[in-house]
Amino acid sequence: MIKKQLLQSNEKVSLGRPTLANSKDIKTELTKIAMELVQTRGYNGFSYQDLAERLNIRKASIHYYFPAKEDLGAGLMEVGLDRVHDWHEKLRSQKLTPTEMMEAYFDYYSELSEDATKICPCGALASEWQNLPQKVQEAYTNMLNCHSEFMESVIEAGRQSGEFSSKGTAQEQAQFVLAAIMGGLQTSRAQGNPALFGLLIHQLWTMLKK
Amino acid sequence: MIKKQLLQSNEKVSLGRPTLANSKDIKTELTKIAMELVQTRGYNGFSYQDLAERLNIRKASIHYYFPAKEDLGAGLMEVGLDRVHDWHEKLRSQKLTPTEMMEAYFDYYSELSEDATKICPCGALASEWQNLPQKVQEAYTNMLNCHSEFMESVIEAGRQSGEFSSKGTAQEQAQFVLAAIMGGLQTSRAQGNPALFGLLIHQLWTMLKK
DNA sequence: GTCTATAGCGGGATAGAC
DNA sequence: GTCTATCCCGCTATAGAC
Repeated sequence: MIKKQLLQSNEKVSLGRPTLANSKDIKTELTKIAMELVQTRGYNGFSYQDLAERLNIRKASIHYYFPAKEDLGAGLMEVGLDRVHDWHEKLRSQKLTPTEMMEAYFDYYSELSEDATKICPCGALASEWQNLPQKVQEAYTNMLNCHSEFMESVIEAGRQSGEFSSKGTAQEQAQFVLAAIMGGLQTSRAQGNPALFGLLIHQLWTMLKK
Repeated sequence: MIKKQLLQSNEKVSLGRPTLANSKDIKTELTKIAMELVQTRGYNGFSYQDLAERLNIRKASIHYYFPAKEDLGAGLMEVGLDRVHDWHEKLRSQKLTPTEMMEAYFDYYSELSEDATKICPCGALASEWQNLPQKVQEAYTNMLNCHSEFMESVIEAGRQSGEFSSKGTAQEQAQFVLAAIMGGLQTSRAQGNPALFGLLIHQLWTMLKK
């Protein structure tokens, strides 16, 4: 305990106050770090204490922003949903072809896979799903559905443009692509071999492309 | 607390002793229930107390069989590996065709998906992977590798027999099939729709079959 | 808005009687 | 081999000073 206190005071910047006391948005910072922790350790795998240490504040202060941990969890999923939603809007506004949109998806997750410590937010909560507070479950499902719907629309568009193969329904393929990405991030992390995710993406293309 | 104690005494059978005191193998029973709990709640989502209540014994007694929780976790993965290994042996000894072996795999996981509370043991530990004690990680990886190797051999055989398509390498396809199954169980549980897993299997066949 | 202090619980684990 | 009793820890959460 003494050790920790020393460590903290060493880490402080020259001002006597925590680095982030001046930040406009500690809540944003909390969200960011919490998301990282969720992706590396899962929902039950991190505590307010972990967050407090990373931000150099006391854990009681976090309750000011997120009264209960389920508020934080649901908040994370809502931020995730917004981000996914905005991303989809951006891809659409760029008038990308279905192939390019799919590439954007694959690129994003390939990059994630290279950090062999993280998985995607959906996968991160998946195995604990049954334990999650209801608020978190609901927000989680919303985010997952958002991915599903977008993916299905991209695949549908790719079929109409003749870029994608029409084997199986678009819904089937969408379900499939998302499950493979989610599972692939998990298996490649556990096998300590990010390259395995690359193989998986390659195979996904083989399936999708005409 | 008083409530719980009353409940426990009500649940006891007519003998003054716990139901399972006569069982030849409480360790087996513990393993079985723990596996269920892992598949529904994840490794950090259940406690010795949960096990104790299910078996109507005290939690201290569990430490006799599994001194620390990591022994239990690693034990579960080892049992899982043995089971998987025996299953593979059985499939091989039956001289099944690659298609039939793949069917056996898909049938097993389809059945699992119908119980909308459980996922597969691999998926259950995947999101908590970074928090798992080293012993558990190692046993987990062994089990995962066992699946990979078998799946790759089945796919390879199916190519040679002309049953399966040769798009991509066998390793790629194997990685892919397993990731899709793992992820698919998770997404269909979270979306509360076991039928989605059926769609995914259908799509897997579409991809594999010539 | 951040802190100290603390409540209250439940977790894993151990000692020692039986 | 199972129990009671207990320890110690870390967690979420709250109260109240500043």
